[in-house]
Amino acid sequence: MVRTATKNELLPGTLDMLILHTLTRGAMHGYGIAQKIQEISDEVLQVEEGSLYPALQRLLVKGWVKAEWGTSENNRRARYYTVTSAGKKQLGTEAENFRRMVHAIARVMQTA
Amino acid sequence: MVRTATKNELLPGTLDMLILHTLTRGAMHGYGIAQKIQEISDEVLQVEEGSLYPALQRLLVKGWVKAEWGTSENNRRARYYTVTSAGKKQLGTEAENFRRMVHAIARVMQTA
DNA sequence: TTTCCTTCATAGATAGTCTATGGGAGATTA
DNA sequence: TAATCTCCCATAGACTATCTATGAAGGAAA
Repeated sequence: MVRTATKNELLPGTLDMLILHTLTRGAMHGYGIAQKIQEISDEVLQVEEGSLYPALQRLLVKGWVKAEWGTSENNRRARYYTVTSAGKKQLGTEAENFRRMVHAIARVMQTA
Repeated sequence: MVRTATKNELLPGTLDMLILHTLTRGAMHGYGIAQKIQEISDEVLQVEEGSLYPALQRLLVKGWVKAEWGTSENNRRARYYTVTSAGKKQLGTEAENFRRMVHAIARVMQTA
């Protein structure tokens, strides 16, 4: 298949952090997480399902979130995710590292 | 080969921008670019050679930089890179997009 | 004359995102 | 009541960018 230009809807490497942070508001299902991120970011960040579900799998495997099946507000079957305490710790580390990076990049970009 | 944890030395997707910006200071060789970025970022950003040279190849192919051989301050053969005007335009676009993204991520991360 | 540093470069592995696709099931509308 | 819509899950395959590892060549330094 031929691909044209890739229009990034996310900064690569930040999705796990965004998901973990979003889940600190409380348990949510995958679809809801994506919507929330999109909404709060004023539609700038778009979380595609093909990025979201693999990410949630990673987080499950690493023990940073846990999941259980339930029913959504719309009466549909949905899988609710929660951050574990290991996940909160991880979130702290990632957020801190992200700040460091952005700060460093800003230093490089603002020098004449 | 078994890999342990990957400690990111860069935010993925930002390397081209960093290189282009660094080159706006004037022509530099690859090794020098890496050193400069590392220095200005207070050693936070580390540009590995296996990331740097593929990146420079990309930029050459896209016409955002051009290169010519010369001799370094240390009397060694070196390839000097310069940003083209297309490269400057690209830099503007990428920098703007990066700001947008970081701003959006910040909004998500600071909400309680 | 051996070792170190500079400067180039490539190959292969890996991670993360995107496109594309599929399906089930409740809600809505015709 | 049939068709369609929307919600919600999920996977496969392609692609990009980075990292690890490695090599080579030549000048400098010990």
